[in-house]
Amino acid sequence: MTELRADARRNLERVLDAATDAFAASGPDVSIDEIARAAGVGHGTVFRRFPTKDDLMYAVIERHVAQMCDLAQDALAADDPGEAFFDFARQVAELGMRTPGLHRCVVHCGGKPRGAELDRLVARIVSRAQAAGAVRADVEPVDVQLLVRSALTSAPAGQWRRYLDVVLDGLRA
Amino acid sequence: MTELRADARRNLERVLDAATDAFAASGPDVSIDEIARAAGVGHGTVFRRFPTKDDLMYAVIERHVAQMCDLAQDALAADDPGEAFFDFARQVAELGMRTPGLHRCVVHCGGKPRGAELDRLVARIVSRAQAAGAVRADVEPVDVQLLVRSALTSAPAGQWRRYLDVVLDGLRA
DNA sequence: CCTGAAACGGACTGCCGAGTCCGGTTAACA
DNA sequence: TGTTAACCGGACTCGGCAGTCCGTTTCAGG
Repeated sequence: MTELRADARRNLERVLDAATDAFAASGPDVSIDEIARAAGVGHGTVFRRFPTKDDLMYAVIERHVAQMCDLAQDALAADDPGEAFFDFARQVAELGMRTPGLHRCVVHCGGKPRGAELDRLVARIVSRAQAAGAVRADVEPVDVQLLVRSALTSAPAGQWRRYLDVVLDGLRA
Repeated sequence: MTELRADARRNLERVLDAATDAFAASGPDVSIDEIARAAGVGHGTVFRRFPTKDDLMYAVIERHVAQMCDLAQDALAADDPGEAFFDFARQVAELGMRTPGLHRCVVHCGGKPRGAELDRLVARIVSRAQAAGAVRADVEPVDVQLLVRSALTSAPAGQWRRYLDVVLDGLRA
């Protein structure tokens, strides 16, 4: 069952890649047909792997969150807690700006996959930075992602770095 | 032409009110049927006044922007420029939090009505506050609405005031 | 090769929402 | 109160999308 036929595995890969691009570019409203076309398969093939459009979206988000978890792990392994925090924030921002539609996808399927794991990691990064006196004490971990993300989604094209600076300044101790 | 029959004017009013509530609550995805039902009219009546769903959305936004323009006028008439700016920001925030779906509507119909007028007013409020040394000099007027709005749309239920505080702190000189 | 199980893809269904149309209704005014 | 033009609302069309089904193709093992 875990053993997928070679062509099946290949198509699954293509579908996930195409879906990631599509959702990242246009949010939750892209049609399955569009994704299937981009992947070079029939849309029946998509539905065999992911019985529901939401299932597909969920899988895409899971991948994305996994990337952020990796970044978080790196941040926890870094020496300077303050620097690690602000670097992490900027990296998440970069990642987010390359995938403007995914935020709405996350909102769409309320309980985001692996969200708890990511939250735990971010909590540790924030706590560490606060303990080191680099971040104001009245900010809670979950706020950071949201504040950063929100600054980015609102910024006019090409100016998000300035927005991010403002928000990060607001977070400094 | 400006003279509408009494029942027509009454229904137009109802439609606009219902549409405002609906768009504010659920964003651009509410159906015309839903709005018409809430207004107590047939959806044919809605389409007679607003040939397109976007036309209706546009009208709703125009109303909303007009309210914000009024707030902006008040802020310009106030004595302390810094205080006026931060009060204005909080008032806009309050207004925005009562209409969580309207932001997406504005995004949906790109060129927002009366946007230029509002922008001009906000620009004067910000400049005045900057001249008074209450707001950092490297922030541009348009940033303020977006930053404030974005902090609000991302906040977990009931916590948006804390978010707003963080952002406003980031704007202080 | 040969064979069968697994996978493919496109035709098909059902649903829902935007926009149209017209027969019936009602406000306005003499 | 009678006439008429404006207005009403719901039945209708049309298009698009999620999800299903099945005849056909392709992989993999003997």
